[in-house]
Amino acid sequence: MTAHAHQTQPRRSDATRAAILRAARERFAADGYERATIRAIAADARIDPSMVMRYYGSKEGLFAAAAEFDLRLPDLAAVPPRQRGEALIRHFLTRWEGDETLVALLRAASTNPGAAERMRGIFADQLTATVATFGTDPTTTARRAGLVASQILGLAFTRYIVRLPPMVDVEPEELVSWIAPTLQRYLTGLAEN
Amino acid sequence: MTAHAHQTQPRRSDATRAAILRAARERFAADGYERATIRAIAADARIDPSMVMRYYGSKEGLFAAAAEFDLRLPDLAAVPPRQRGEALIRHFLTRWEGDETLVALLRAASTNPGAAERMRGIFADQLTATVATFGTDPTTTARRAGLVASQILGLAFTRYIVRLPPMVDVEPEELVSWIAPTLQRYLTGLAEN
DNA sequence: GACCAATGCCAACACTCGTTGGCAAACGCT
DNA sequence: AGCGTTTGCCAACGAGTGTTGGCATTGGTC
Repeated sequence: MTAHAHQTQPRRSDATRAAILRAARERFAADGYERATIRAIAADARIDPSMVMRYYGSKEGLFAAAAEFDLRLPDLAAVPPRQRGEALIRHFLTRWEGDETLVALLRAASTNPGAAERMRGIFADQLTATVATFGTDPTTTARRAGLVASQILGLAFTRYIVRLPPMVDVEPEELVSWIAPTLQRYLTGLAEN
Repeated sequence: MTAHAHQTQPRRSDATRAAILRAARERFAADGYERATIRAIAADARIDPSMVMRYYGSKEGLFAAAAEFDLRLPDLAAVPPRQRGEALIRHFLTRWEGDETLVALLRAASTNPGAAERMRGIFADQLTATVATFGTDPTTTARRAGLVASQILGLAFTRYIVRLPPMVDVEPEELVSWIAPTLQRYLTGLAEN
């Protein structure tokens, strides 16, 4: 095996690829997996639908590329233990408002098995790994991560997907003050109650 | 206007209608709104797709009929104030496990505007009405109901839709012990924190 | 300037979808 | 028994889908 550079050289079509990806994220976030058509995405990106196929292989391939996502969880072990809940909800709120990829993934996860699988990966692996660094009883780590995910995803679902009026109108700072204690208890509270 | 009986007399096709509705709920719950095809629903009910149209008018009409749902919230004002969170989560868990209508509604709400609207109605109206009977500051009622909805729907989303392993495996009783305090605080906790 | 790969568009295929209209059989009523 | 209504199925339409192959054009390389 020869030594070869892993960084692919820039292609002339990179701008097109990026435009497709941007349009795809928008459409998937707004309409979900099945209602977001390749034709509509291509129209948004001002190119031909066949280009999407050439560059991403299939609709599933396009979604896989568009739903690439990293939670970028901060190193919570470095945060004072009693402030970890607040740090978590703050991080998620900013992450969510600034990147529609998560909304796309969340919408699609309801109906698309691949999207659900990816969602499981993100929230089980990344979140569990973080919780595991806290030194609580290892047998409860997965459960704690799951509970945190349930509140985080429930917040996102009601605020960005279903758009429940009280959850849409409430100020982020007030959300933090309500939800931080919940996450804090899920992270560090006693297991039996 | 003559006096007429409002109770429609039983029709010969009632069995067929019920079979369609049952199959529809199953399909909508398993596949979501757009992947659940009328043809598949009709096949499950062992009738012709055109019958679905005759009895329910359209796919949207069928979904509206299949997603008819009442939370049947108990009279929480009669429950001791400190046990209302536990009573709530218990009620929702049993309601959810026993009726796939809610799962159908939840799945469809991600991509279908009508389903989202109905979800808003159910969780805003019914839940808010219940919270309003508790005598807390009326200006916080909607927010409290929204927060409760966020945790309840987050639980359902992770357990029944995305199927996060830790949330699927955990025993209902342990879910109650973890989530009851959360709902309790959302219902009766101080507003500013 | 000649070659060749990369980029883009057009037209079409094969399929599935919701939906419709017509026709046959079964039923209920007098 | 005879009639009208109800129930059910069949065949088809029109629209929209993901996907494919071919062809013109552009760009870089020797």
